[in-house]
Amino acid sequence: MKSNESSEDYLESILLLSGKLPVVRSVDIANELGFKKSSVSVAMKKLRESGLITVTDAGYIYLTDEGKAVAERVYERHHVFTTFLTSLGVDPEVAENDACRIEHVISEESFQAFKKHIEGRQTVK
Amino acid sequence: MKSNESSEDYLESILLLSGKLPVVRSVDIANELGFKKSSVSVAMKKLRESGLITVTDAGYIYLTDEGKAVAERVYERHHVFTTFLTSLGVDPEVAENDACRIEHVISEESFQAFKKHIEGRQTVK
DNA sequence: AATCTTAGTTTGACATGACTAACTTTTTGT
DNA sequence: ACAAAAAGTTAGTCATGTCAAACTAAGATT
Repeated sequence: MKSNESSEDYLESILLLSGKLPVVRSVDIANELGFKKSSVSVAMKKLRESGLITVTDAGYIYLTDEGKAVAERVYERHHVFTTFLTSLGVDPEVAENDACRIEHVISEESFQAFKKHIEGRQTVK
Repeated sequence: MKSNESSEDYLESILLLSGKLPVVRSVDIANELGFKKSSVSVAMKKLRESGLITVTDAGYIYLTDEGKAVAERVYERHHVFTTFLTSLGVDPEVAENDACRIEHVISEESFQAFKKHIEGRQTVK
């Protein structure tokens, strides 16, 4: 279940893309994240070795149950922070970016407290 | 005015320590941040070369105006996030830690929006 | 005087995570 | 069928930021 910051980004990206595309390949991830193919290739090798993804002979990438759990955990954070920041009037692109950085560094405890705070708030404005 | 994540931590630490100690030395920073003397030594060299600190012959470290500006900017973020998280019931130590990570990655725009949100909230609970 | 402690430095190593360049393999268009 | 484009890999480089080890230089202790 252990994974690094960059791994988390890759897993999240795979989760996202699997909702948008019929299959996910390395090159799709590279386009999505703005990295070079080679960087993605190396990262996928590590994720494979860590048992967080599987890759078919055709190069199609799938999350394992474990990988999916990590991806969903990160994605929830991402979503919560993006929503919150934009609700405060932050530019969506900036909010996206900040959420993507915060999602990796906040503790479970703070995140849960934060989520509860937002839920209690209902609508802003 | 440009500075890296670790530089920001060092500068913030210097600001903090100058409020607590008569003078700030490398070893004080090492103790505060839990790093080795060698790491601090290397970091101070960079900060000196970047014009963010000055170091006397006796080894006393002072922020330049530019360094102070960075330190105060970071410290404000730190304070705001720590206060906010603890107000949500997060354990102070955890809040400290999270604040220390978030302070480096959030944009000016989001921070200002966030600050305004908190101010509007007055007291929690 | 000899030793111990404290402070600071340099050097070389390592981990992370991106990059370029060169290469192979596969797919596609004419 | 054959050249071009697209996809993937490997190897080497770079920046950041930590570490341990070995060193110098002052002061304090005995």
